[in-house]
Amino acid sequence: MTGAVTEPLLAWYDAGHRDLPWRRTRDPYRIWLSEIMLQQTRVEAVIPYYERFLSACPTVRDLADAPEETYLKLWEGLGYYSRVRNLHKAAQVICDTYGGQMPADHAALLKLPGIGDYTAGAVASIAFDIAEPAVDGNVLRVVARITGDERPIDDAKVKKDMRAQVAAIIPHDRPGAFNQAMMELGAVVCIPNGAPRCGDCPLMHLCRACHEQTTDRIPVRTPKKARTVVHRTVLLPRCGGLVGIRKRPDIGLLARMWELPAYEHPLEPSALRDQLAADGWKVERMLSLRPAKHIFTHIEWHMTGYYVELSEPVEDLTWVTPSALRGDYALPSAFRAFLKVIEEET
DNA sequence: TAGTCGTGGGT
DNA sequence: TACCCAAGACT
Repeated sequence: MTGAVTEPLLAWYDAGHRDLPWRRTRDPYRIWLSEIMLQQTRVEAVIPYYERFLSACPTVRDLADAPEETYLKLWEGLGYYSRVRNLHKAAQVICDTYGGQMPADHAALLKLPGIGDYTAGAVASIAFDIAEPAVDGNVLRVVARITGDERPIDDAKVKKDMRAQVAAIIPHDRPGAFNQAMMELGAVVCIPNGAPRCGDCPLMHLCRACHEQTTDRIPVRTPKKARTVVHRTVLLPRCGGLVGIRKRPDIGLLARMWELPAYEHPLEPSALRDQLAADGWKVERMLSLRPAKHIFTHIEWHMTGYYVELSEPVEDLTWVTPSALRGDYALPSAFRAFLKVIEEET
């Protein structure tokens, strides 16, 4: 990377960029929250969550004091739920250790749960004008293309090297604007999958991939492993107008989220009846629901659903009204297809 | 270091 | 349909 990128990049950014909610504040808490939400998540998906979260928890202390069910519900549907659990832990550390103020220090930020290399640099530079790089997927793509680097950008050594290249040229008078400009360029001009808009790029004149017409194969990524398919039998238990749900385990996939009860294997209706009877369920009637699929990063759930009407509730489930389920229980999107049945009732 | 951890929109 | 992958962190 050459320092020649800085001036045209900042001029381009200053001439116009997206008006995003977290760009209208200097509150370190708000900037931090936005960065956590934006991890592996699109801007359009984040905006409504960001606004709602801040309405409920306007300060670090509000977040530190919030109960788990509150912040999980605020994150419902956004995914990667460990982010909000770490956010909450970090808020408590900030209140206990830093008097409720985010530390204006890169190393201190890096120690907080959920804050890694990228987020520490982003918060330090954007909220506190500290000259640290914030190297996300956008920046890796921009650097790889400008320098014509064909090494895989998901390799830790390559990331470290590119971070060092950015660190060497980051302007100490405007580090936050520089980092955001790099990401903005990656998001709206130097885009992945298809055609980058090189004609609109302020760095075209010094971009090696553009010059050599290799933007279609840079950046390089290592191939990903195929997903594991899990066939699940998901139940929609009903009893006297209530729905039976349960809490997932403390660790692993969708940890501590609510879910519809399920078996981790496929079951035909007759086998399911036997299984439910063995589990002590008094089944009044049973209806097959349309199969549904949910794709996670490394797992696919292929789900067969059953509506199960019980004559008396089973004790190991939590029985709630449909409206309480909607309003008070954090249920992942994976179950949405089966919940539509309840919505259609009312 | 490679696997784990969600979701949705685009192609 | 299948695949890509987005302002990553943690183990």
